[in-house]
Amino acid sequence: SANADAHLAAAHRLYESGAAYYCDLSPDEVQARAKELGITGYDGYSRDRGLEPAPGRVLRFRVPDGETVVDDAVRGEVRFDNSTIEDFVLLRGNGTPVFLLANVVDDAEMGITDVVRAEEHLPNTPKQQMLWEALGLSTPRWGHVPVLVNEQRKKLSKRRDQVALESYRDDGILADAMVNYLMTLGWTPPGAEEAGSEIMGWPEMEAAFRLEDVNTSPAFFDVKKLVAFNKTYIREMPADEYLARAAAELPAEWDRDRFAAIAPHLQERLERFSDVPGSVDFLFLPDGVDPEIDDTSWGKATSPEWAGPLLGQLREAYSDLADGAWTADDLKSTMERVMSGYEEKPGKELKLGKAQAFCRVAVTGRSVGPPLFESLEVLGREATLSRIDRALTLLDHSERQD
RNA sequence: GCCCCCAUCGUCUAGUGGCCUAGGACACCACCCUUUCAAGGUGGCGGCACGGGUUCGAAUCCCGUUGGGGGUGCCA
Repeated sequence: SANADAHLAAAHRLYESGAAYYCDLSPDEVQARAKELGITGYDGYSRDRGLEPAPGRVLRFRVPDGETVVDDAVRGEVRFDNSTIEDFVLLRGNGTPVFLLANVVDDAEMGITDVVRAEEHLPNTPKQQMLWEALGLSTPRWGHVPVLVNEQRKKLSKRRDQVALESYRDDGILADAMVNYLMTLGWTPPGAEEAGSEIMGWPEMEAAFRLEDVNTSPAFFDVKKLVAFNKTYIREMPADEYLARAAAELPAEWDRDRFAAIAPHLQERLERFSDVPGSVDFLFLPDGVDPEIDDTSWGKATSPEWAGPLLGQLREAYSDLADGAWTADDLKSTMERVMSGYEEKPGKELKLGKAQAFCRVAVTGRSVGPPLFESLEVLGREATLSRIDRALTLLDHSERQD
């Protein structure tokens, strides 16, 4: 590495001081001895042989007797019996330093005072601490935080799991929401319980955070909860900021003004920005192209006897509407007027929620989506009527087959 | 094999000996509200891994068991 000279110099100092010694055993020979002795690892064979540096010989650290106590900010004192730590290699047979040594030397040189990392590094910490001490340096403050695990309770891995922050951003997860969620793993924002919410801004969290308060057990990364946080953050975005971010998800050919008209109605129900196109696609179909109709939604919406007649009547009423009256308010009151002639069941009043179902499916193809009358206003009269006509034709067909 | 870490609702957690009949968040369920969905409101379901101690008293302290994870290279 770039700092190889410093690494070598440190190794040399360790050798000169007697904290390290050379050994001429090959890996195979080490293993053979271990097998013979019924132990694992290196047995300290060359400790007192006084070997000089030479090609092919490795420099090993002379692990002292006693125990090494790692004072960890998260876990307290963790004790390691030095007899369980073998005399590990510092310099390879080809003279190059191993990572462990390079790491310590680089950290010391950079003036690192706090080493905060995942708990998987805890078992290597006594070796590093011994190195810091043998080099005459005061050890940094350690803090080993728990790892994140998947549903199998295994450490998150790049191969198996979605761990790249960028991929969540690309999915439409807001950075603030991600940060907020991540902070709740292993730590609870103060006041969260009283507030009944774990949603908290970075400045407050940063001010309240203490490494000592982080808990010690691994946490499952729950995308559902992340999305719930994201939803809250989206809802609380300033309108213009939200619009710009949402519009960025749209295909280039979709009309931005048209989207701007419906976007506010989407804001409070959006889970992640990648869902934007799929929620409003029915507004951007080329002329003459009808939305694909979801079978389940269709089945539900057309099952009441009155569904067809009501939609037929609504179609006539909408076609009679004055041009200036093609607004959500007028579209709604027109629907209310038409539906007043129907009953859900004999003796049971028909409510708007039920009455609008077939129209929604006819126009959007689905049973869920942005508010209906606002959608119709944006869609316009021509497309609305033609989609209703198509639905009525479809219904007619299926009834004749029955 | 050896070493280290961990163990409270499905998940993330609060809890550091009495305030715990174990609190909150997310999810889930029900009801209310309602222009579907969402939001909001109300309520519900659901947990201290097990066994021994210590103590007047244990989720909390100690020991053990079990379970899970990680480390263990002349890799970085």
